[in-house]
Amino acid sequence: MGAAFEIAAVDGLDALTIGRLAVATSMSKAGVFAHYGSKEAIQLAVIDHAVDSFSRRVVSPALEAPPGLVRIRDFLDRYLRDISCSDTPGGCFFTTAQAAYAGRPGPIHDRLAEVLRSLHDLTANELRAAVTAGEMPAQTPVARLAYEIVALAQATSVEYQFFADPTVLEHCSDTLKAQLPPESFTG
Amino acid sequence: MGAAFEIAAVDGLDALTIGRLAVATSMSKAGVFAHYGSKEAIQLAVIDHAVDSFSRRVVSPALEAPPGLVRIRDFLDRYLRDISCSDTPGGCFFTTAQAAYAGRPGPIHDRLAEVLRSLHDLTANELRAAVTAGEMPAQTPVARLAYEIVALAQATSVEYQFFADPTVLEHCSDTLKAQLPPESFTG
DNA sequence: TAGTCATACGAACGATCGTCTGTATAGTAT
DNA sequence: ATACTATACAGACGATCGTTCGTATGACTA
Repeated sequence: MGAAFEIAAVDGLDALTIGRLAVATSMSKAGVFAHYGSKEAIQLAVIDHAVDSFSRRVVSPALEAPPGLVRIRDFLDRYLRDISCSDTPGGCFFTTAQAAYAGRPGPIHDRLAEVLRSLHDLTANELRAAVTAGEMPAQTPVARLAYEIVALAQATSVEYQFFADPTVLEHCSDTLKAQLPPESFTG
Repeated sequence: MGAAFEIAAVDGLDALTIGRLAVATSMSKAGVFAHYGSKEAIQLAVIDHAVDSFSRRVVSPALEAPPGLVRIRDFLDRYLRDISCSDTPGGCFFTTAQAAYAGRPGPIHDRLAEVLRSLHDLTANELRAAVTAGEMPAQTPVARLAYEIVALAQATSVEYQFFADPTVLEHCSDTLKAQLPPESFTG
């Protein structure tokens, strides 16, 4: 499964071929196919694997921080560290997949939509908690700010993978500092 | 050529197959192939077509506005209108292609890098003009702000195509208003 | 020991991929 | 009228695609 994820992360979900996966796992095509029943099932399984991995590496650790600004800061720190980590090839898996399946309806699009929606919700909820806790002004446009933060983080993943330039990580981090109350954001 | 661009814009540069293109143009595979000599040449030609089209629809009109804030405002207005236009299927072509070729070196990556770099430069140069003209504070972090604006615009293209939700266009527009001096940005 | 079941295999299927060869047609220049 | 060039064609090539079929192996159960 890890092999399938690596192929999909680097070359895209479409490049995840049963033949390639068979070679990568030293199995026969028929053997790989029998495990899942269809190519689409493999792709969906890869998405689930990506969700588990992302939860374990980024979300769950951040949920140990107290709600509100501290948690969202911790979450973004981990996200930026994760997409630039050498053993996370291809950057943010969901961002790449989202772009690839933006105009293609179907089960894969639907599953990705769930994941990405929950990512937005997570961010918005934490911002809301920050507002209720008085960490941010009451008139904070939570939905818009959550959108802005997620958009910037996702774009940074693509930009960093494409240009291999760590400057974009600093730009992203600096911008987040400017958008969130700076005194509580460590970058 | 327009047919090739439409296929690539909706389903991605990889889905642009000589066979599909032959069917779309009612030509033979060999006839299509003879025009370009290789599949990669077709893909590169599609990128050039996209550059021309984008220049004609977005960049050139914006360049008629006076330099600085007015021009960058006009440019972003046109960009957002363009990616949400019904006869621009697939959203921003370069953003989709960038995500697809983020981890794949080669001529296509190089060509895309040129285009995207010039997009960043265009934005940064206009911000610099705004600063020199006194429209923005002298200590404006031009490079970072340019990065933020382009990242937000690109992410909005993907997000809008994926969720088909016009709310993201408003979020993007509102955020841009907040980032650029509001009194001179009409959204 | 015999039977059942999941697992993985080799081999092949029709389809499509990018590419190449050879040919027919149409237009232009001599 | 003849020669040349550009264009498009049909057809085939080896490779790979997703999928299916039949089979062999091993572990567990009766």
